[in-house]
Parts: sequence; C-alpha cells; structure tokens
Amino acid sequence: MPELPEVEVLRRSLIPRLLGRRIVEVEVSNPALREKVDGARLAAAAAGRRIVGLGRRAKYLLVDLEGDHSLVVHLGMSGRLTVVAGGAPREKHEHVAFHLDDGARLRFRDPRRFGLVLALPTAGLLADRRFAGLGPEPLAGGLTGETLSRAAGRRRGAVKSFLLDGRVVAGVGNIYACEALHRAGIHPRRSVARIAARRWTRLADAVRATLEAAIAQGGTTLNDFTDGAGASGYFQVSLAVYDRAGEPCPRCGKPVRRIVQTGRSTFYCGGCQR
DNA sequence: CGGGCGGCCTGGAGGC
DNA sequence: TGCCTCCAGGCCGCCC
Repeated sequence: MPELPEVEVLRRSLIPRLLGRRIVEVEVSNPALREKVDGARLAAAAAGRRIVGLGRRAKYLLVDLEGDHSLVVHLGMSGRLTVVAGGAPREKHEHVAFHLDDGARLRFRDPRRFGLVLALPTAGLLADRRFAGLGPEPLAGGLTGETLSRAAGRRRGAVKSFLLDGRVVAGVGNIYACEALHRAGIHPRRSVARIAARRWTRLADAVRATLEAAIAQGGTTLNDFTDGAGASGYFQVSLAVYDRAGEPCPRCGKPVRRIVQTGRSTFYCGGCQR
C-alpha cells in the first residue's frame, strides 16, 4: 500500500540505478492498468532517451527524460517498480518493462492493476489534470496548521476523511492518516469544524513527523511494498495503531480500536485520541 | 460543491 | 483439501 513515504523511498533507491541510464526499449505485456498503457506513446517518449531526473508529486513517481517527456508511474495498491538483471525471467503481472543501456531492466509489476504508467510532456507536467488539484507536498514546507485550517474552511466532515483528501494534503493514505492522528492525539471522527488552531498545528506537525519517520525506516511493508532494489521497509514495526486492533496503545495502553469510515478501516486509540 | 459510495482488480486469509 | 466469501485501498466517476 504505497503512500508518500514508500514512493519517496522508491525514488531515492532508484537514483543510483537509473540516473544517466538510457532506455533502449519499452515492452508492454499488458496495457490494462488503471488507464490503458499507450505502448507506442511510451516508446516514442522514452526509447533512446536518457533518464536525467527522478521526482515525486504526491504518490506519483516522475521520471524525467532527456527530450521533452517524463514518465509518470503510480503504484496503485500493489505496484512494484524494480531494477532487475536483463536476463531475469518475466514475472507474472510484469506489465511494463524498460530495457536499459547497461543491460538491466526496469520492471513494473502490479497484480491488482490499480497502477499507472504513462508519458507526459515535461513542460507543464504539474499542470496536468492528475496533479493540478493536489494539495501541498507535506515535506516541502507547504503543510502548516494554517494550511489545514484554511482547507477545512466551512467543511464539516471527519478529520480522518479530510486527511485522505488529496486536495487537502498530497500523499497521505490510510495508514499514515491513522498514524498521524494518533500522534496528534486527535480522534478520527472529530469534525474538522471543531478543531482549534493549536490542534491544526499539532496535526500538521504530526503528519510531517510520521511521514519522515516512515521514510527514515524504508517505508511500510505490509504486503507489497519494496524499494527499487526489492528491499522491504520496516516502519510496520513502528506502527502505533494501524492494523493493530485489540493491541495495547503504545502511549496509554488502552486497546486499539477499529472502525469503518467512508468504507475503509480506521484504527485509533480511544484512550488518548480525543 | 461537499461528501458518500461503488467499481476497478487479484491474492491471501478465514470459514465450513 | 477445496470452495466460497470477504477484505485490502488509491483513485475516479457517479450520485444526492
């Protein structure tokens, strides 16, 4: 379940393996991802081009190519992007492969096919409809209590759902929304209309701290995530509440509870989240 | 326009 | 052992 930290860990792990490499061939085995993969367009954008940068916006990995195009990769739920030896056999669910000039292969594997691989013009990339409505990058200085408070505006919904809204803040998914609320001591069902300035600041700080801690530990590997070399993260051992229903809260010892909000699981501590 | 919800998709887990 | 159901959830589109 790759969220911002996992994509950031992936990005950093790919830099030494991809930067300066030339893509020699693009192979699409199954175009049926979230958006149909346009193999001809991918090849036109990437074949013969060097990789000159690796960026990230929200949960999207941005591969900057020489020329005027970038590759945009989203891991969805179960996507993995890894660099493997050129002779490695094609894996099940390996839908897209980029063959590199050093003989290696950049493999995109995604059993659930919620992911995305496409090429877009680099100029104005972030103005693309997929990025245009996104909220601030939480680790780029754009996330403050005031940002959150202003985004809340006249909204009245639960703060957990609010944090999951990419227009509010980019890159926060279910795991880190739960963890950040726990860190901030805020109940996931609390209405955003009933959060004071001081608590917005605490929440913004908690979101940043949670994401940074997860990146420092290589991300969270519950089922699928690995970095570009195939290595798992280990933040899952640091999760305070996520997927820990019934276990004691690491802060106050009361049992962690599971509820469902807008169709997805929320984990929190009824003792220290108010 | 905010917000809720279904659909997409497969593998793994759990029940019987 | 095998079959069934459910669940994981990012994102989009539809609806009220």
